[in-house]
Amino acid sequence: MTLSQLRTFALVARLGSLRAAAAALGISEPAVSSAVAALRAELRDPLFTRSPTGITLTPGGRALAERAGEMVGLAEATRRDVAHAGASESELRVLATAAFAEHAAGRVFDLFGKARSGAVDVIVEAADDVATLLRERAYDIALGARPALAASTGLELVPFFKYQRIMVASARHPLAAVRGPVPIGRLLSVPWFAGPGSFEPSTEEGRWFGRLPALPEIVELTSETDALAAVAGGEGVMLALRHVAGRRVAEAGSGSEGAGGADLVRLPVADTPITGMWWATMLDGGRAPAEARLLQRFVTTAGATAAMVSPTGSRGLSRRGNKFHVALWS
Amino acid sequence: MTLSQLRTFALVARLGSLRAAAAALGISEPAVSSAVAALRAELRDPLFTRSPTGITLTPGGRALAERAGEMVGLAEATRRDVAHAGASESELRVLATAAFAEHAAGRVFDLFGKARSGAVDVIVEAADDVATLLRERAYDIALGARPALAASTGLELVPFFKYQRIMVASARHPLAAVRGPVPIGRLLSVPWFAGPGSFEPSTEEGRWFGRLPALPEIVELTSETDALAAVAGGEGVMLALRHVAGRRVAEAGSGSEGAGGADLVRLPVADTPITGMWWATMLDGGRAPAEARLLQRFVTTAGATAAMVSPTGSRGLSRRGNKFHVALWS
DNA sequence: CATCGACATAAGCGAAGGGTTATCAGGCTG
DNA sequence: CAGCCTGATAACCCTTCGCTTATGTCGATG
Repeated sequence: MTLSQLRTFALVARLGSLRAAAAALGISEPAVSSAVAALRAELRDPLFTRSPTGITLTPGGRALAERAGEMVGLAEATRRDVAHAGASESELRVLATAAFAEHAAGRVFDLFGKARSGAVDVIVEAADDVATLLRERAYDIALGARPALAASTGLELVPFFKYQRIMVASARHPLAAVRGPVPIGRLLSVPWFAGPGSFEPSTEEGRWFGRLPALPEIVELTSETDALAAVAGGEGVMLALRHVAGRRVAEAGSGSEGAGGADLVRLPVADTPITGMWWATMLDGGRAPAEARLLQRFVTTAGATAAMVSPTGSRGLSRRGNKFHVALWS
Repeated sequence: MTLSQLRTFALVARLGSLRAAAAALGISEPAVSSAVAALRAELRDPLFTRSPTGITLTPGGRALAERAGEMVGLAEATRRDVAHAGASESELRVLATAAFAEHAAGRVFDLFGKARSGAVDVIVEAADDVATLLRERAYDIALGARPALAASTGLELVPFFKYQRIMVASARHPLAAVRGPVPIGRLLSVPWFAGPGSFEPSTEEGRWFGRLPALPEIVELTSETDALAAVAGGEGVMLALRHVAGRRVAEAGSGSEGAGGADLVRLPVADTPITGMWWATMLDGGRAPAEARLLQRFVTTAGATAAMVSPTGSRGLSRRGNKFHVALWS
């Protein structure tokens, strides 16, 4: 039982195919097959059987697949631990949902870096299957939407920020003139602007979206800021964060359109505002690194909350492709 | 970084010596040295340095030592998981302090086996350094004295039984005739009988013992039952479990000696009865096997408590050397 | 029936892993 | 200073790992 064999098997189990695993690893298919054969012989378990639809794991194979990823992750965490032991700075790998990364990450991590004595490197990435990534220690902590309850055994979840989303449109948009609640039918007939990953079913707005009677046309831009700008140009509607859009928004149908320089209006839509929560999630029971625990405590402080709602821009957050890299200093 | 290398390094770190580790593994010393050298090269860390008194770990070495045992244990737990996956019975490795093993284990596990649908194999052993053994998954659950608080991160502790210890002597013993509290000086001048490991500092009675002004002569027999028999023979005193000795005990100095067939008396000693607690300890956060969690819940039930105080003898508990092997069926 | 897609097996090869014995290098200790 | 204990190195061996290419087997599909 080698770490390399376990890594290979974990990939096979995840992809459900030897060929696919071989392709992903950039090696030939017999290499994968022989790694699996070695595990089979050592554990005296076929691990999986060929079936019409790919492969199906035996009970033993399922047990091994669960553990394999964990062991490989532990090995890599150990490498990092040894490398950083004794050094004052450490690296913290943070997983964040898109909205948190865009609107809060910069200021929060800037403040976190100032509060810490040692330097902290924070890498923010977007990804799915948060629970698995945490369990396999690919990341130390996740900030944003709550992972599915079923997947959260072994994880510690702490809520740290309550947000609301409201439907907004340009003050000049036809829908802004509607008196009273906006009919869902009319709302669904105009394009909806959004940032990346806005309607993930793990979020409250995602579940709200799933309950709609029909799907509108979604225009997904690269950020919610861009989406809000497009909406301000009169091109459609958007489900915006209330504390972000708030300063530019007047209530529609209240006779105060255009007052105070507001260029956006809130559309009164049924079941809005949508209230959601951001959670800090990490391994439980002393398995999370100390820095992750510090960050988890930090985001629940009043100072961090104030930073998240503050209107001033991000600092120290540079965006590269689909990743945000935050270099913090103290 | 191989599991074998990690196993070797963990042993070196624990024993503080390459030679000792080599002897323990039954291999030559250069074999150990080269395993360590491989880790050194791969992790780019000296891991330890030679010092006048054996070796001293570097920060990186300390980090590795912590993880190494965990990884090896996880690997072996995985082997067991795969072997038992799909089978209805599973094996549960239980660590127990001597007093629990002698007075409660048999009946508790007997009852636990009956309550379970599948068969359960339980192996009870005595050992020290409970926290490490649990963390490295050498055992699934520990029943008895509470591990030191400092060592309990990552562990889940649940109290399940409150016991008391009282000082007893034969009704014919000279100390039984003393009126009022027994002077500590006189108590210390007679032999104290005890079972194995009776004064472990992790137990409440151990701490009480540590606070005594001087040490009495301790006669450690192979079981508390034997010790109690010796005391009944008039040979000395003993700190006995109240619910075990209770039926044979009259209160000394109360004028009721010999009443009701009691052949033992309780000596009124300062700070007695000593009240202690048995704890069920296991890995926290979903890392403990399901069977361990079931047992942890089971021991806190009223039925389990009733079995522990019941006067009827053990069942299904066969003692072999220093180990108890309990084969349970349903 | 022929073919194709996907896993298994065989043969072979270089590189580590894991072990040995023999020898060297330092720091205590008598 | 001589010995001694302990770890590091060297030289060597054999096994296993991890990879390749070539070929076999089996079921689904046209």
